[in-house]
Amino acid sequence: MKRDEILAAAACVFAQHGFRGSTTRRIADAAGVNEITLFRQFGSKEALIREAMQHMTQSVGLTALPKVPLDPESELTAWSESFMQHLRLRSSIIRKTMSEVEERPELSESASYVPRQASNELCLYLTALKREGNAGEDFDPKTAAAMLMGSIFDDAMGRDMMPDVYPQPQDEAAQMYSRLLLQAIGVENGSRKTTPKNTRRTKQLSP
Amino acid sequence: MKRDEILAAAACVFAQHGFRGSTTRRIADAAGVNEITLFRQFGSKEALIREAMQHMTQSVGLTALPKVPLDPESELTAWSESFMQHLRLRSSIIRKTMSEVEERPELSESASYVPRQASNELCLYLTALKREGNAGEDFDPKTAAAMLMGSIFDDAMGRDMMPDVYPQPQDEAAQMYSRLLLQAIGVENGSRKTTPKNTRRTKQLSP
DNA sequence: TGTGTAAGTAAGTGACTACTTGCATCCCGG
DNA sequence: CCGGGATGCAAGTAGTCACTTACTTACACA
Repeated sequence: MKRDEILAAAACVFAQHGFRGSTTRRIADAAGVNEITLFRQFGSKEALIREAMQHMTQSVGLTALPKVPLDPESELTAWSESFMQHLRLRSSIIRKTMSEVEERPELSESASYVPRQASNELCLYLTALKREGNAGEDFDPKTAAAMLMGSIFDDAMGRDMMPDVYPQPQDEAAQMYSRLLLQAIGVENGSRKTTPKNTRRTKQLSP
Repeated sequence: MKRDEILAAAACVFAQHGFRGSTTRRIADAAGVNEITLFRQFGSKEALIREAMQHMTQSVGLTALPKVPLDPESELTAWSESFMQHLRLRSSIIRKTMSEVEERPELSESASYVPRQASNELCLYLTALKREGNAGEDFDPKTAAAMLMGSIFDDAMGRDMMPDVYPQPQDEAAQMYSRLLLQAIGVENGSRKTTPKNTRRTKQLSP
């Protein structure tokens, strides 16, 4: 059975041309399969594409972040780099999916699965950082997580089109974002569970 | 002449359905105009959509950032809010454009015009902040700018689909991102051109 | 009053779309 | 050797697509 080859081909064509541009002819050609086979196996183009998307997201494994932070800078940098690489490798299909979700809400679930998981993981880590006294106490983990993920996401989506507005060199960007975020939440460098001796922090809320 | 109404309708239809979904019939209906008129005025569907995109970006006016920073937090927050509102109002068309650029590179110029300008503006402001001694001296303005813009962009694009992974409430998000960024680059609160007495900063680069 | 320009109507072109039907072929387990 | 499920081939359906041709109407301005 050529199901998996067809699903892979469908995902590939979708990444290049979006839903409307993914003609059954194109998918069949890409899979090296007769067009009829698509309909016999999946019933309709819509069902095929939906299944291809689900099949995609299932096989994704994200780098884990430790439950208890030891070396925030290197841990966070490693995570950011792997997350960014994941996004860059799939930037085409992500762009297409984001643009199609409005017209085809059934894609929404598979589309939001990975970022949701990543956001959760990162939030937990930042919360642990706060709890263990490595970070300041006056920041919101969710906001900080959204900020780092947003930076990485934007870089992964936009650098191709406007390379000059993003930090150089590209392969240090994830590290730079991670460092800046740690600065923002008041994490000292190389701190490995030192007693909570935060540097003097400027108050975050005006009195 | 109904040129402008046609261009507006084309942009609207494009925002909803993308290039392939923007049939000449749909655009004509949306503009309250005969289909033939499109071809007589613009020659082809492609030319029409291209012109509609250019026409859109021309009329955009972004909030300016002061040449010399007086109240970083409120200035940056105001700018972030206006930038975010701009993106949110156009999120559909931005998503569609980002996904079409790969197949139709001619859209790239009008697509990148606004973010380029915003990035420039923000970079200049952050550099001024650094020069005037309001901020730390060991951060890269371009990275910091990319980070704030990325956070805002991601929020504007993704909150509809996953409201729970972004900071609440929505209308304070821009402020929260701005504050976090100022923290990251070592700006004191309410500082209005104090003499450069930076708080003790953790070193950003390992020796 | 005449002329030019923008717009509309009607009809149709060929190409492409998703999807179907009918029939032949292959290969694999019993 | 036989039967059945997966696959391929040929042909075709009804619909939509961008775009064209030929002719008509409305209106502004000289």
